[in-house]
Amino acid sequence: MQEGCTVNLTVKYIARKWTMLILLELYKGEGHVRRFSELKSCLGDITQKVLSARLRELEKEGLIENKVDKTSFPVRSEYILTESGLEIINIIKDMKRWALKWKISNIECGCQDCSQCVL
Amino acid sequence: MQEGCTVNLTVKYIARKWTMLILLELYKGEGHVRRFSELKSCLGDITQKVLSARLRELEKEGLIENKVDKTSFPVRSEYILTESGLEIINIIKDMKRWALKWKISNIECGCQDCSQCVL
DNA sequence: CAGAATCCCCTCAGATACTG
DNA sequence: CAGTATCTGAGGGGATTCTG
Repeated sequence: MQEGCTVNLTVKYIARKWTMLILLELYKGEGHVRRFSELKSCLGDITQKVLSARLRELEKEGLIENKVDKTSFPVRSEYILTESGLEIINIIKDMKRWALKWKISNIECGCQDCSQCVL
Repeated sequence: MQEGCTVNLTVKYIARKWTMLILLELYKGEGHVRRFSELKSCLGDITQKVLSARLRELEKEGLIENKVDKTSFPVRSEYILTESGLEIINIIKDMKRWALKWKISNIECGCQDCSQCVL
């Protein structure tokens, strides 16, 4: 396969397990910010290893930024969506709309699955 | 992880290797139709096993249809985008636009990678 | 609190060979 | 032409443990 292929390149940024849910959680945060532990508890079953790995990837790819305050104790670490991260949220929303139209009768509200709020 | 989660469910339909390229190839075909061998040669390095597997998945998920003419010899088999398959093309296009804006200076035209034609 | 390090398992893509 | 069957290797996700 052509390694540099545009569409495949793109999907690599968001297709891995948990990545889109992480982006949505950041989006829902005030100012699009969330702490490590907030993400951990919001996402339920995710393990620390995987959450950490996904955050590093997203940071490296420029979709999020990590701001660390080492003066406080315990260390305060926050993650925030960048411009490009914010724009990819629209694609994720479109995916949800597509799924709701074609695939899913629907599930009750409460998390990312509500049909009322397209988020 | 919540198995029924909307966004994850959606991405499963298109995130696997080759799937989006297959959909784009069908989209580019006249009437959004392509034969097995056409896909095989368009996609270059894909193996028959993987192409076959992706097509079965897409068929099962209702994104494409398979029309077989057994009266002809050799058997003539065509794949065509369904309505839902056609609509997901827009999401793939948006992904490409995103990638071109944020990630890729660009590669010369010729395949799925041209910035002139957003396809 | 915010991770890094290890180990295990299991899926998936690729290669190869075969069939109607 | 249009696939199926089988084997293999690499990598990703999960569980657990440890650290500043």
